[in-house]
Amino acid sequence: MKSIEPTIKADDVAQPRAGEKILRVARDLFYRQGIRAIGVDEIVRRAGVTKPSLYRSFPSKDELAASYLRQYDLEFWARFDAAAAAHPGDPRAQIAAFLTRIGKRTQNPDYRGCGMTNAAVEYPEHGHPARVVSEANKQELRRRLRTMATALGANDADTLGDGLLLLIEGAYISGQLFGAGGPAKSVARNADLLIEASLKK
Amino acid sequence: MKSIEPTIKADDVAQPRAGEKILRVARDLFYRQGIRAIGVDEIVRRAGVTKPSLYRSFPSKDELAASYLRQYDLEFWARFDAAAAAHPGDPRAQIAAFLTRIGKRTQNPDYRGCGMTNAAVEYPEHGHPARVVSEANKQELRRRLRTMATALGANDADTLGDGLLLLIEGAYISGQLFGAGGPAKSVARNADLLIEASLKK
DNA sequence: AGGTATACGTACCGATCGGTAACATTGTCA
DNA sequence: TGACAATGTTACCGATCGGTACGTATACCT
Repeated sequence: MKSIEPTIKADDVAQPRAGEKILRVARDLFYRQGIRAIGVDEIVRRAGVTKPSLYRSFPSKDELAASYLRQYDLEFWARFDAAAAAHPGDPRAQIAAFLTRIGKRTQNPDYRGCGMTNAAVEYPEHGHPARVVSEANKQELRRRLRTMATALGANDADTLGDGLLLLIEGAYISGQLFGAGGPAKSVARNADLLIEASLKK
Repeated sequence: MKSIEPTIKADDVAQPRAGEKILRVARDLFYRQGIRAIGVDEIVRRAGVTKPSLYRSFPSKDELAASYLRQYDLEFWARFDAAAAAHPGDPRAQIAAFLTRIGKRTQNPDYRGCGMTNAAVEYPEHGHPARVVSEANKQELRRRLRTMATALGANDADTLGDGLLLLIEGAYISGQLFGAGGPAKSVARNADLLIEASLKK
């Protein structure tokens, strides 16, 4: 029998599908300028497609924003897992690696913080598609940080995990508020101090 | 000669001026739902005035947002100074008082974070009237925290001051992200751990 | 009483918002 | 060749956006 092949052939290097182009542009604009600040007209214009194409690929702008965040979520955990994989079995080094990288990224002049965090600020109403993705991401981050704090042998693992989360969120925000030279560059150092204090007997 | 009296007599308890009503309503709506999410029509409707009244009192919506933040700034420093005044000469207790109060406020179910921080997220472009107010507030907060860290006798006062700022910003954000029971409730405890670690010889 | 300044309301502006209907065009595969 | 799926084209929708021209009411002072 004949195998059912995908519509796009592997050796086909032709232009990506409209939906992909849209998501790619939307991701860039949403992150840099905010979701509410960008209209669908600008997205389709910069993507070189037309508005009906957007609404064939995404049911609404809100769902497009949610798709952007779902992609952001994947990339976020890829970075997180990469930091962890660099120091297997050493949660303290894993955290240091992850936070050092965050601290470096915040020094980038056009750093705009965490797309998840920003989306939650833009959409405070519960149940909004974008916020749902954002909240799930943060809940999972909290869970993992608490798990790592437990593995560290902290006196109060939940408090330490939450403290690390506060430092991370603070770095996201102050990174975009202060720009280079801001408080976010000390996030890894402060996290290490906090860990140290949490291990005292 | 006759003294020039203000137009409003002191014993006049009549309805507040349109500008005041507008700012009062705008403050509430901007904080709870975000600045971009609220249109000027809704503001004037809820304030019981008309649109021209808004534009007689404020040159633009952006300037109205800046006015909202300037008022927010005053109230913020009032809270900050109150916490400091409660423990004169004891910066550690001052910080603990301020952060304990933040931690409590974040547990309020309709907590929406820091209006300054939220505005900066909504308006990433430099020079925007709202962002200008927000950035000035944060710069001053950073300065004061570093000063307090110095007074504490920290090994590295700038790092500790910045660490406290990260925890505070993290509390603002996670307070609105997680709601009650979130990481923000541990902000005072984590700050104290961080201070402890920064005083070690 | 009349002048004058202040405060406010009615009605409107062009632009943009998110979203859609109807139809033409393209490329791919059977 | 002929069917199909994907995309483009054009034009449009009602609602809302931030902002304004212009007339009216009120209150105080002379």
